Parts: sequence; structure tokens; C-alpha cells
Amino acid sequence: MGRKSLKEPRQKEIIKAFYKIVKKEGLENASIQKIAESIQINPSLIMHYFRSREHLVYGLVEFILDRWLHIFDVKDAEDPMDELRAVLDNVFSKKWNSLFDDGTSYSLYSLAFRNKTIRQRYKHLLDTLRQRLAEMIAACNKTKQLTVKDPAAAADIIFVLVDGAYYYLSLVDDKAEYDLRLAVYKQHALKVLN
Amino acid sequence: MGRKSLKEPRQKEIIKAFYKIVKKEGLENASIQKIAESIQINPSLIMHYFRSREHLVYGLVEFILDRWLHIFDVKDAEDPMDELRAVLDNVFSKKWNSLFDDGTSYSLYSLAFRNKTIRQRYKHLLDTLRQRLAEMIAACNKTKQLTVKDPAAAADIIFVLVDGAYYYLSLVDDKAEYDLRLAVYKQHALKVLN
DNA sequence: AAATATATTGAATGAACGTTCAATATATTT
DNA sequence: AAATATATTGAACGTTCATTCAATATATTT
Repeated sequence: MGRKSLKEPRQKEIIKAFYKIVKKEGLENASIQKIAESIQINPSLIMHYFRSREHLVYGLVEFILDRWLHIFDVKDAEDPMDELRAVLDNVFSKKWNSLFDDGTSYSLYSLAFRNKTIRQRYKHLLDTLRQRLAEMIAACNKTKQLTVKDPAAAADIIFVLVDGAYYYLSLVDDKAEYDLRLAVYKQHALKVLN
Repeated sequence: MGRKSLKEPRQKEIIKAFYKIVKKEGLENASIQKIAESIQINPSLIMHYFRSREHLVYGLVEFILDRWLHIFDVKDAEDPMDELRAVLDNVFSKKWNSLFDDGTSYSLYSLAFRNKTIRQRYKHLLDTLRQRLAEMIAACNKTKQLTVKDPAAAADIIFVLVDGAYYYLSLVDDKAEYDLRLAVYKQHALKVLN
């Protein structure tokens, strides 16, 4: 009995508004009041759906971490090598920048060092990413299209390259230089597979 | 005439206190008042030496960025190869963790995406690091101890590996696993030089 | 229509924030 | 000792913050 719960859609709406403000003004300047104002609701409503600002941040972390998994969103192909190539294309491409705001990413990541919950979430995600890539490499081994001795180690190095690549690239303004470097880093990642 | 300026030592003292609080409580929770309290001075004194909190943050950025250059602090050797090895030892070693607090590093880095001054400082530093490493590699080429075709590209990749390595490693709690992975990443960096 | 669970508002709280300004203290020079 | 530049304090400012609580509104069920 009683009114239907709007919890899920409202929470998502609030988190998206939160994210928008974090992108523009930074995590430390994204206040409950600003979020409420931006979607024209009462600040108390945010406290109603998230118990505290801390939990709101948890929501944003979940929202961002879920996006990482989108790099595995590729067409199902019969050839596992095609799928692997598509994933690497996703990782070393502009899709990245459309998925992630760099400032937000590093802000949230920095929280992992003072907050156990966030730390565990991040660790789990990074491990999941590596594991899924390793499985794809192993699948290519099975079809003899690749002969990678240690798929897990290879996947690990590739993600190290990815993380390191974007750390520097996020400061590169020149588009041509950006593309060139990204291509070089991708080449290096591919070399790991041979 | 008049009293001698204490500007430099006082500023450094304040920045160090700032850093200490940032490490423990996070950049967003490190307030002027807390800093002042921790070294038992008046908050106004901090405003006297830094015009605003913004400038205080700039000071911390400089402080942290300067530390990076310490990875090149190695014994002068006649053999350039020895020096290069020593630098790589520094980069892939525990020295890293004594120099940098990960949470602070990523917090400050995230500011680069909303603040042009900080962005330029970071870009300049990362380029300087790469350039200096490239010079060391070139020196080894000259003595025929190395035959790296493109020292700049090699230095770039090595730092990509470093940045990416610590991104993941900073979440690894198990000491043995940490050491093992670090060794693997170092091996990969060395491979770039052959 | 009465009951009820959830949605939403609005006012109020106290705490903490960065910043200001004038006043005082302390060195150093003339 | 007078002059002066810098160091340091202390009080006060208005603003913004997260959070609380009670009150009201709106669906949905019985």
C-alpha cells in the first residue's frame, strides 16, 4: 500500500546532476545545494534518497566505475580475435574521452586512499577489467590466433600502458600530438600480444 | 631598514604542515584553520604569506612537483649506464612511496583539469622528466652501451609504464604481490631499452 | 473515502569556511 | 631613541555547508 517508490530513477537523476557539476566545478565544490538547484528540487530531497553526502559520492563512484565496463561493449563476433581488436580499439580511442572526465576520475580515485569502501570498489573494478581482457586473450590462444604465454600478465601490462598513457595524454592539448601518441601506445600494447 | 623577512622559511613551514594534513584528511578537508592550529600560528599569518588558499595550493603543487626530480638524484658515475640503472632503480623502488603520498598526488593532479596554472606546471614537469631520461639514454648510446633508436620515445614509454604501474599498485595492499608486480613492470621497462 | 506509504517542501540548525582589517609586537637601521 | 619594515595576533565578517525535522502533498490500496 501507499505511493510507488521513485527511488531508483530519482537517485540516478541526482547522480547525473552531481556528475555534471563535478565536471564543471570539481568534486569539492559540488554541494548538495548546487545539485538540488540544478534540477530544481529541494536539497532535503537529496538527503532523503542518499543519507549523506558520503553516500552520494558512493553513488557517483558506482556510476563512473560502471562506465569502465563499456569498453567491452563490442559486437559479438565468431572470431575472438576480432572481439579483442575491437576492445583494444575502444580502449585506445576517443571513446575513452567521451566516457570519462579526467578531472572527475582522478578526484574520485584519490578518495580511495582515505576510504576503504571506495578503495575496494576501485580495486575490484581494475581486477575485473584485467581478468576479462585476459579471458579474451586466452580465447585467441585457444583458436591458435595468438600464442601468449601468460594471458593474465599480458592483460595486466596492457592496462598498465592504458592507465599510464592517459595520465600523460590528459594534459596534451594538441590534437595531432594526442592522436600520434595514442597510436604509439596502442602499438606497444599490441606488441605485448606477439 | 625594518625587520628581516621570514617569508621563505615560514612559507615552507606552512606548506609542509599543509601537506601533512592533506595526507591525513584530504585536500578538501585541509583548511587554513587546521594548518594554523597544527603549527600553532594564527590563521591570518597564512593569509599574510599566501594571499589566498588558491596560492597555498600552488605552493603545495610546487613542493610536490619538485620531489619528482629527486628520482634523478644518483651518484655521479663515469659510466652513464650505471647512472641510468640507478635512476630506474629509484623509479621502480620503495623510494617512490617515501617521496609521494598517492592520495595527495591524485588530488592535486585532478586540479590540473580546472586550473590552467597547475595544468601547465604538471605538463612541464612530465616533459622535463621524459627529456632528462631521454638524455641519459642518449648518453648510453654514445658509449655504445645501448643502441636505442629513439631515446625520446623510449623514455616516454618508460614513464607511461611508471605512471600506469603506480596507478594499479597504489591499490595493492599485499607487500609480496606489490614487490612482484613492481619487478615485472621494471623488467618491461628495461626491455624497452634493448 | 479512509488508510497509508512515499514524495517533496521549507525552515532552521550550528559549524566551519576563507578572508578582512586594524592593532600590536618585534627586529633592524639610522 | 626614533623610524620603519615585517611578523603576528585577534576579532569580526558574511557565506556556504551538510544535516535535521516537522509539515504538507500525492499516489496507491483497501
